[in-house]
Amino acid sequence: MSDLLERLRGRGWRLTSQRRVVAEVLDGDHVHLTADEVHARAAARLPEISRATVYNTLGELVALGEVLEVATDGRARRYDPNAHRAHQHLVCSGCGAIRDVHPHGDPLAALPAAERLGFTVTAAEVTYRGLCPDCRP
Amino acid sequence: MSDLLERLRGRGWRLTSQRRVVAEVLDGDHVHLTADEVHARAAARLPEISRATVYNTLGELVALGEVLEVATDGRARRYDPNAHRAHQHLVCSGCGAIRDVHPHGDPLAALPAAERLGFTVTAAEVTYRGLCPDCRP
DNA sequence: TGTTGACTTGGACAAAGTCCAAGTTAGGAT
DNA sequence: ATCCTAACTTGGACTTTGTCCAAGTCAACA
Repeated sequence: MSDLLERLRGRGWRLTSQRRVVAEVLDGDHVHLTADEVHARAAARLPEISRATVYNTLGELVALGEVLEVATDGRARRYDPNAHRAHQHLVCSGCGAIRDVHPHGDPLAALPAAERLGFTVTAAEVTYRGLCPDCRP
Repeated sequence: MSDLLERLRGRGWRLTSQRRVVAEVLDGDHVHLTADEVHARAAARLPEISRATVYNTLGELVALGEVLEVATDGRARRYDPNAHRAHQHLVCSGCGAIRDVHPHGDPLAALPAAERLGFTVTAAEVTYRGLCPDCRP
């Protein structure tokens, strides 16, 4: 994630302690935190960080293409730092756990031209749903 | 949609004017209204209907499997009455328009067992994104 | 080590959804 | 027909999630 910070500095970002902490919190695999969760974890390291700054920073990271916004449930948006490797999400209907998965083939290919209704289609997001081993009856 | 009301009555639903109006508002193809939109349209016919009742009724319809909840953006949930024919969604990144589409093949088939991480996977929701003819530059 | 524009802050506000006590009513029982 | 009652609806308070802004702070360049 430190290479991320360098990349952003190269793009003219001012490297503040707040942004550094937010980037650090988002490091790792299978990370899909809500903005409030990011704020809580960031505040553990930098107590005076404000919610507004977390929202601002997440929005900027998304706009720069460094973080993905995922809407797996109609509730809070979640932020996924794994923006540079194509993947989809597998969500447990019991506990809400979210894992990154890699289906084979390009999901876009399944949509025939006749079904595209004149749209220029550029992306496909897939959410697989089921029960994780811990939630299975 | 009147057959829906009959089906629900058979399941022990009390058929109130509020529920009737909500079901009527949700009739049609490519309908993906938010709860507030449903409330506004229902209130046009039945002015005293409350937001709480709309939320209750939508929740019940979803629990009964008669309506789908879709989360295509991180904002309000949308309600899709087309629950009995498998389909996916195509969303315009410009204006937010949502259309029902029918990719070929079963999206579930693209996820190999090794990628299922021990989950029992039962569904796949696909959101295609792009620009509709009106929003294309 | 000063300066300055970019960044951060806290709080007010807005949007989306939940919950509850009190009032109303659909539909079976009489 | 009309009564009864559990089921349903209501309005409002409350929570969660997200946005906006004026005032204060600070990173990075000179």
